[in-house]
Amino acid sequence: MDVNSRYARYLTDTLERRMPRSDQSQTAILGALSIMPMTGYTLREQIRDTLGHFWSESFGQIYPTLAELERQALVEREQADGSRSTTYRITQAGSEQLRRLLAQPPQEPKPRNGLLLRLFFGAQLGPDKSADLVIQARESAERRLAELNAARAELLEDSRLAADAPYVLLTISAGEHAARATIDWADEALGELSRIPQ
Amino acid sequence: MDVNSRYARYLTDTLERRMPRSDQSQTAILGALSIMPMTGYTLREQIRDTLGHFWSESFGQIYPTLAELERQALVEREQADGSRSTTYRITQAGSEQLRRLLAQPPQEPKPRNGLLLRLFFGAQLGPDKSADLVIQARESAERRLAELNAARAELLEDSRLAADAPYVLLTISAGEHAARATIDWADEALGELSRIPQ
DNA sequence: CGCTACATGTAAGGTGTTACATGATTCC
DNA sequence: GGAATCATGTAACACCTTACATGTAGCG
Repeated sequence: MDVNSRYARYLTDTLERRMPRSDQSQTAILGALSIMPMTGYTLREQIRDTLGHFWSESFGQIYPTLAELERQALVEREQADGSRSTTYRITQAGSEQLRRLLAQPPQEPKPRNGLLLRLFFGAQLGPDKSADLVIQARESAERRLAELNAARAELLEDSRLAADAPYVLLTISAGEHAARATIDWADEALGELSRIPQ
Repeated sequence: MDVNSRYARYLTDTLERRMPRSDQSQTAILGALSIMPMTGYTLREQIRDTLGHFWSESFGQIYPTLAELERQALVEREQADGSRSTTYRITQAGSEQLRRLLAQPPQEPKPRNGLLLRLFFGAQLGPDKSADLVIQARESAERRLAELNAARAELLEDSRLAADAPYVLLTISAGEHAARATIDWADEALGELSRIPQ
């Protein structure tokens, strides 16, 4: 093996491996910045508060991803007026990359539904404790329904999101359908469980 | 001291929020072994085929977890009759541990719904491509509905699962409710998207 | 002055998958 | 004898969270 191929291997092994931020974090961050420029801190708050029902990002994802996006010139720093915080803005290339990423088929994580796992083995747990699990899921769905209702009201007041509102409403509606399905299922399930002896 | 009080606040903010160690893989494996003894290979097949709609485990999880469970005497090897494969059986202590694990509140993974992430920023993508995403989700839900139907029929024929059937049916029903909710939502969403100009 | 919110980042660790390596058994 | 399936395991890697460290800004 000659020196050059050794060096090439070194590059791919160490340098390029260092920034393997996932496409989906890039999508979320570029998407948020397509609505308005933000700092990393605000980015996390916005993602938590507006995408929170179906998405999450932590600081440990956001800052390295922002650095990588900046390196690729997909975002840039806004001129700071003596401010110490760094506000990022999406670039033209970033907008194009965002549209490319959005068009890619969604990659869902491997399913891991702790409630259904427990219920599947409910015979080991007994009907009463199984029912407790279902009741908790129902309550959680009720809370989500209320939160989604509040989110809808808030959305319709926020003029910055006017262009996005029709699409955002679709995501809120998806959450509501899912929550109502959980509630209906829970009511049926509780009926079934009450019929299991002991 | 102010430094200390700040640190104390930091500790209470973070430590109280800390979650118990997951080990949901242990739950799935002990649960499967509570139905019948199996090899690691079969374990993975069974989990894929019967819990597949809401759970997944890979070999890279199963074998190390089995070794750990054996170390804790929660499972044991069945006497091999000249066979080279290792069949594991749950022990008494394992059954008790399983019931403890099942009673713990389910820990759901952080939400990461790629479809809704894309739809939220659908204004960047346009109504047509957004509709494509919704159509794919709808088709996927239709397929899931058919699979769940088949799973129900199979369940009712399998006498080994008789004791578990009522609980397993609850998990199948949960999948059906969720799938139908997706289909209903998709139809509504497609109507909305068709009304967005450009 | 002290509290809360704003802000940036990294190190360590947890959790899981994928790709590989290896071989036995079964069936045609 | 070759293919498919059964079987076991590990190393590398991908991804993400949590804990930690360290401030500044604004406000009552």
